Amino acid sequence: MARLAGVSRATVSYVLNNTRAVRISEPTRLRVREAAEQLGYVPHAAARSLRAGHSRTVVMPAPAFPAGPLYTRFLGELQSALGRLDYTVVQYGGAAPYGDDAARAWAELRPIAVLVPGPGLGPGGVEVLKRSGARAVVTLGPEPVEGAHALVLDQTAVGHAAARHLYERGRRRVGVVLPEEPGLRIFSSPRLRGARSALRGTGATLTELPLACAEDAAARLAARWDALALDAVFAYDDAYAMLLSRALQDHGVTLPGRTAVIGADDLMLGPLLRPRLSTVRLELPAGQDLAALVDRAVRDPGAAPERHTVRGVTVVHRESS
Amino acid sequence: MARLAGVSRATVSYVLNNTRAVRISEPTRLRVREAAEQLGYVPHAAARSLRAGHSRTVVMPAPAFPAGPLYTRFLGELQSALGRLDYTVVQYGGAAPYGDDAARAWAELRPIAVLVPGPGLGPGGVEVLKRSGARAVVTLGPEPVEGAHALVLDQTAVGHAAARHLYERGRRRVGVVLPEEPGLRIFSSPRLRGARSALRGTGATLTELPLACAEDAAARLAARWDALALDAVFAYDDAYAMLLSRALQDHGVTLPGRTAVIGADDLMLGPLLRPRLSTVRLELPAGQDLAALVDRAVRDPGAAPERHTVRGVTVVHRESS
DNA sequence: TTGAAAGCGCTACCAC
DNA sequence: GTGGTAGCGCTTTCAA
Repeated sequence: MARLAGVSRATVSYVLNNTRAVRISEPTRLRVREAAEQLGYVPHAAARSLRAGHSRTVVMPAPAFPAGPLYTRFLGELQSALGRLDYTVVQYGGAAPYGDDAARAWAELRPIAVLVPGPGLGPGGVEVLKRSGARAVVTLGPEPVEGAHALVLDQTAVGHAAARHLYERGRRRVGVVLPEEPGLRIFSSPRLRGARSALRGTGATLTELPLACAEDAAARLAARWDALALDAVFAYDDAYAMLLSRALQDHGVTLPGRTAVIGADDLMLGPLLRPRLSTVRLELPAGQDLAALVDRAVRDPGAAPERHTVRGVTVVHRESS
Repeated sequence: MARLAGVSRATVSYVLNNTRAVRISEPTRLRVREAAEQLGYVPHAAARSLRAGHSRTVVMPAPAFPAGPLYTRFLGELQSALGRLDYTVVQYGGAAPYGDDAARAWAELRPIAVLVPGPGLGPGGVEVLKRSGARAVVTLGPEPVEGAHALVLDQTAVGHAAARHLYERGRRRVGVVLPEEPGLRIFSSPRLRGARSALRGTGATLTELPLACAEDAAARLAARWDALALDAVFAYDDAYAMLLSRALQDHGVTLPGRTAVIGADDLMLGPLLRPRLSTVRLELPAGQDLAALVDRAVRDPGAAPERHTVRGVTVVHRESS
């Protein structure tokens, strides 16, 4: 490459990086650019970051479960915002199981920042990452982690708003769906806690309703509906709400007449159901905001971990409640 | 690290990589392991691949749009299969726009293989990647790309099966929904072509129905339904099918009595609709199979590009058709 | 059985 | 303005 342009490797580096401290003549620049084009030259990221002592790579684990469209959009925004701040965002996929092993795997890439949604990172993992040179570790989920910045998505607020809404609509016997999928526990149990706290001291009752994400499970639950005598149900999220609504309607339960239903996360399908599904939406921050947090943390790695709690919720009242 | 264990850096490398060509005494191994543990030592992937001249990183672009659960599961399978084959899978997210610029950005990571779903990679991009040392470039989508291996998902087969199914059920005036989202064109236009070819020469008519993914757009389309006088509609996919079904039912059109509806991609919501939604599912290969293709291509980079076409489809006949 | 040293591709410092 | 060169962390060959 340097040979083809008839200059030294250093000059090539100067030209391609537009190094301003050094002034290169226009003809030389041109020759270098042409040679690069012709050879299809692409710089070697590994060599560059080895030399620089750091990369501008932000690592996130690739989501393991199909995420909702809301979250997907948030992720997309976040990535392009980080891109605009000149970070390279990389989702680490593959066999790496969650836990401190995963942290070690991420650390091998020497990322400048690590962004972990959900659980799956303990204080040990944070320590490993920081020692490997990560200047910012940000968790994103229901629980903060020792030593890391956190965007805490307060799922109790979702449960609280849902239960409160049902109570205000005059309902007194409230069921709360608990998905049996173990991966959802981290979300469902704070939602349950929130619902419980909203009803505490009101005289209304709360009934836990474990439910697998399958039609027959929903049908079995619906079959017990008379015995349960619930006049309202918070269905964990809109998908479960749809599942359960369907089963209840097939079972002859009128919605919202006999039982009010409310979901969460404002999925696209809510307004398409009949009755249109009421839902609770947690106000995710804009991707830009989280990107800005990351950038701030990178610039000032010494600062105390920021902890932002998102507990703003919107109840979208449609017809089912 | 080497200092703490009182050995040379070479010895450390031997121990941590279990290099079999060299025999290290047990006490030394132990000392090294302990020091590594204590320091939280994590190898430096960039340095390693710089030295080795190649990495075992497989790069894919991060999906820009919310993907269906079917595809998400496929992706997850693929990633863990590649992980088991000892590749590191990395989804490249961020500002990198599609096109040859994206290929250059990926090439900076010097991946051993690149996997690109959808369009967004031209022959030029393939060339860049190969020159940068990628031993396998695999595209995954409706169209193969010059010079790259391809898993061709033949979307025409989906449209063909849907239209044929409707025809066999006695329908003669078939509408085909075309999403207005530009990102879906690569899927919708071959689906349309397939439907057209299934009806060619049968005397049945085909009507194109452009539709935005919004309730009011669907309502407007439903309002024209009498004039259109269609007795069947292939709704592009299950989500659009749900949207349109809802609008038609609100408009008093009985399903499937007056109009049969069929979707595609067998989304989870299909069986929850009333009538239960018929759908067409493209038989994606198992993630393992694609992982195996990648591995084969990496081991034998000289081989001619493989081109596998997936055109196996299943019509899931429920109640809406 | 262990250590010394070269060199992967790149950038930054210094000499010309 | 441009070129020489050291050195980032690692693996591997060769010598001790």
